[in-house]
Amino acid sequence: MRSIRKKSEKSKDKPASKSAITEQELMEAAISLLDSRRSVSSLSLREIARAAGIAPNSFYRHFRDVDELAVALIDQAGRGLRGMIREARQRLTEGRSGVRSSVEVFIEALDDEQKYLHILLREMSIGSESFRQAVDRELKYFETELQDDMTRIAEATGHQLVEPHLVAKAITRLVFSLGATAVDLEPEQRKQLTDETVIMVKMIINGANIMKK
Amino acid sequence: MRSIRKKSEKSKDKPASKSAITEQELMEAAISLLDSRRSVSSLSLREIARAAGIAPNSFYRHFRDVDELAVALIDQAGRGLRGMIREARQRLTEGRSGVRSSVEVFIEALDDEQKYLHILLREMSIGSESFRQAVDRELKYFETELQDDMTRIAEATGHQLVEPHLVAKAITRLVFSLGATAVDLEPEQRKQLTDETVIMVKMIINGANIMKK
DNA sequence: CACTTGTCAATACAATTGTATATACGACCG
DNA sequence: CGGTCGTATATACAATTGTATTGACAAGTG
Repeated sequence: MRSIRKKSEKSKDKPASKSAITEQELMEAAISLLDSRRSVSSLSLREIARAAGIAPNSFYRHFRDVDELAVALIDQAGRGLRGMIREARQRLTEGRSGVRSSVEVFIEALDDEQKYLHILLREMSIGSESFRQAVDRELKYFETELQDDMTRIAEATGHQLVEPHLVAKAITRLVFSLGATAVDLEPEQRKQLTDETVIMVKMIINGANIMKK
Repeated sequence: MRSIRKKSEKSKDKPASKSAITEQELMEAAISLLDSRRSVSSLSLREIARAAGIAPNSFYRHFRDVDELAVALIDQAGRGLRGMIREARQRLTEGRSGVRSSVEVFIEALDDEQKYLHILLREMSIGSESFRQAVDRELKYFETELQDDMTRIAEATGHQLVEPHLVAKAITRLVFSLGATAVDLEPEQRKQLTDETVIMVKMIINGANIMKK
């Protein structure tokens, strides 16, 4: 009982019988149903099962309900998006501002086929308690990574960061909020919003630095 | 045809027949169904009609569909919330920081019975195109009022504001985002988040001021 | 007065939902 | 081999949904 989502109970990780749909495939089926107006929580169990090509009831073999699937999706999206940004930061071109590059990567993630950012943005303020907890958890991860990054840079350049966790929090919130707005903008307006965002982020950083005393 | 939501077509504003449910009453019925987990867009037409005590079909006499009701609600919520904040700003106690007072009023609006802030926060990233447009419109109003306010203060104190519209935008986004998080926090954590928010807002303001050159 | 118009209710229907129950098939263990 | 277990399907049901149709009643207009 309740062996759901444990990957496999005691056999050697290859117990699959019959055609064996994976949780990952179910999640991808759900993603395929998302467009800019639909959120994961608005999907019905039957819709997802249909998209995955399984009988409605088979869904229960993998997730207790759609909410559980959604939380798994949020986790995956958060992980994926952080990966994208981490990767982008590593190949920072010397000339460019780190702030600008990061913001651009973030906004460009809106067009990514895997819809990581979409998922996070759409579920931010919706649905069951566990939803927002899941999203908040992801935001925390973002904040932490951003803080670490900034601390590292500050050490390298000899600066001293003030209240780094608040700086990270403010930037994270700001960028996510503006990302949500950028979703349904024309490319040209998106570019402008990106420019504005860069300035706003710099305001935060600069402001923090003069508040040290 | 399509005379929906025009209050009354040509009669002298008192044409009501039978018991005559108003749009406002319908909207209030919808609000009464909202709790911290349900958003307007998740309500069904029948639910709302039931809460309002009318037959399902009578709904159509007032709104084309639930979405239209939701947009009307968003507008009302935006107007109401701005009113609350405007009013609070006018009775600013001398001793206190304007930033702190404003943030506190905002957070306290979470507990207001009329649920203005709840409505805006929940519908921010949900639903039909027209939804997000409606919310974005309200955010714009907030930004504008905030900018005017800051400009006024700046003139009074002889300061010079840099990129005031970006400052207002950043603050608005930040505060709304953190408000959404504060919704389901304990009072004590809420207080801490309020303190943090005040600092972050000051970061933005201070940062803007040193970027003038 | 008759007539139109705005507002509502009643009934009805097809669609879709989540899930209960029962059953079939393959893999694995003894 | 036979039994159990994990996975899938099929059928079924009650609930709920949005809305089409029809008609009742009141107010306002001629």
